[in-house]
Amino acid sequence: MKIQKTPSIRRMPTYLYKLMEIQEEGTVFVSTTILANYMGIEPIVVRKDLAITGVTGQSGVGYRTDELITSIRCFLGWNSTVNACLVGAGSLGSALLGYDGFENYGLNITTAFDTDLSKIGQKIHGREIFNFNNLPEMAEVLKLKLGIICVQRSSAQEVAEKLVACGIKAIWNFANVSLKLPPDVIVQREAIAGGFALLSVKIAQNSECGVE
Amino acid sequence: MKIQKTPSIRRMPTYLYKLMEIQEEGTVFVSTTILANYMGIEPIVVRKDLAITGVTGQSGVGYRTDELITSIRCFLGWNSTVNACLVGAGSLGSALLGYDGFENYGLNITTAFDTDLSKIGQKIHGREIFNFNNLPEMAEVLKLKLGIICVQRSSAQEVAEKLVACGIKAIWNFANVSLKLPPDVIVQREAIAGGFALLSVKIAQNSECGVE
DNA sequence: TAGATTGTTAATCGATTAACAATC
DNA sequence: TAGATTGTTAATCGATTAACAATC
Repeated sequence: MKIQKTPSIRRMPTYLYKLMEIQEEGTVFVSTTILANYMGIEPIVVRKDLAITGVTGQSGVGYRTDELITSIRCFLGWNSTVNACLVGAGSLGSALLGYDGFENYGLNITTAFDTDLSKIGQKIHGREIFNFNNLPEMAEVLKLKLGIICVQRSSAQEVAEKLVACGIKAIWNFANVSLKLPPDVIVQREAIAGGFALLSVKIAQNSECGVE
Repeated sequence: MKIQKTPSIRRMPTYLYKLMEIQEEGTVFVSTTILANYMGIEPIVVRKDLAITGVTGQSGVGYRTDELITSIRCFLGWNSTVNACLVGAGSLGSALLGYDGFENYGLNITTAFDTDLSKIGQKIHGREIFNFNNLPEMAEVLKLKLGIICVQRSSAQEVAEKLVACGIKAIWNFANVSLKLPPDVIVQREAIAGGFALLSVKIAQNSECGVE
C-alpha cells in the first residue's frame, strides 16, 4: 500500500496551525497568497494542496477559514479521536507527553509505559507511568489503537511486537530502527537524523556556492 | 536555492546507522539487497541512493562496508564537526542534549541556553545551561555555527533573530512555526506533526480498504 | 559455469510549475 | 471596471521503477 501526495500531506498540519491562528484573530476569509507567504512557498502549491481535501474557495476572495480548518481536519481524520499509549518515558517521551498540540490532531495519549521501576507510578505532565508488563490487561480496557515508541533503539523491536500482540495495528516509531512487523501493521517512523542530513547537505551546497 | 534528491538524502542516515552495525559485526562487504531488505524498500532504490555519494561497488559482491560509511559521511559533510548551541532546555531540548548519536553526525552541541532562571546554571546530560542573554559574547568564543531551536512557538522567531544577529547562519528549528529570516540563512524545520499527518492518512486509507 | 550483484539506459509515474479563463 | 483570486488544463521536471548487459 503506497501513500501518495506525501509532500502535500506533510504540509497540511502547518496550514492547519496557521489557520487556527487566523481564525482566532477573527479573519473569516483567507487566500492561498497569505498561506503561501507564511510557508515560504508558491500560492499554486497551496491551492493544489487544499484541493486534495475537497474544499472549494471563492474566486477573488479566497476560502472561508472555518471551512478550510474543518476540511483539513476531516482529510487527516483528525475530527475523531484515537487512543494512544506511549512507551518509554525518557526525555523524548516526556516531551511528547507534554506537547499540548496533540489534542488538535485527534491524538489522545491516555497512558505511558516504562520498564524502569523508578519511573513507574510517577506522573509526567499529568499522566501516570505504568509498568509495561501490564500492557496486555490495559490495552483492551483503554481501547488503545496506537502505540508511540520512544524507547532505545535496542528494545524498540521487542516493544513493537508486544504492542502488536495486544491488537495495536498502528505505530509511531521514534526509535532509530526499522521495525519488522506484519504487513497489516501501519508504521510511521520519525527519523530526525533525516532532517539533519537535509540541513547538512543544504549547508554544504551553500558553502560551495559561496566559493564560486 | 532548491535542494534535490530530498528523499534519498533523508534515507542516508538510516543506511549509515545500519552500516555501522554491520561493520561492528566485522562484515567487510554489503549488498544493496541486504540494505533494501532492512529498510523495506527495493534494492534499485538503494543502488541509486548510494550512487549519489559517488561510491562504487563490485559486481556480484557488493560494496565495501567501510567505503560506504566513509562515502555517505563525506556526502553529508559529517566527516567534519560543526559547533552548535541549543536554545530552550525543556523536555525536547533535554532529549536532544541526551541523544548520543549526534557525534556520528559531526554535530557538536557545545552549549545550551535558556531564559528560565531556575534552569540556568544546572547541568543536563553533562552540559551546563547558560543564560540566553549571554549568547552574543559566547557565540564568537565558542565558534557557534548552528542553532537548534527548542523553545515555544511564541518565542521562536525572536530567538532565531538573535541567533542570526550573532552570525549563526544555519538553524534547525523544532518549534512549530515558519521562521521569517534573511535568505542567506539556512533553516531546516522539523515538523513532527507532518509525520503524524502521514500516519493518520495511512490509517484512514487502511480502514477504507478494509471496508471494501 | 551458475548465481548474485552492480551500474547504465530507458520507461513510467507523480509532483511541481506555468498559463489562463472564469469569477467575485 | 480593476484587481485579486480560484480552479482547470497542459507542460515541465524529477524521482521511481524496469530491463539488462557487464562483472565478479
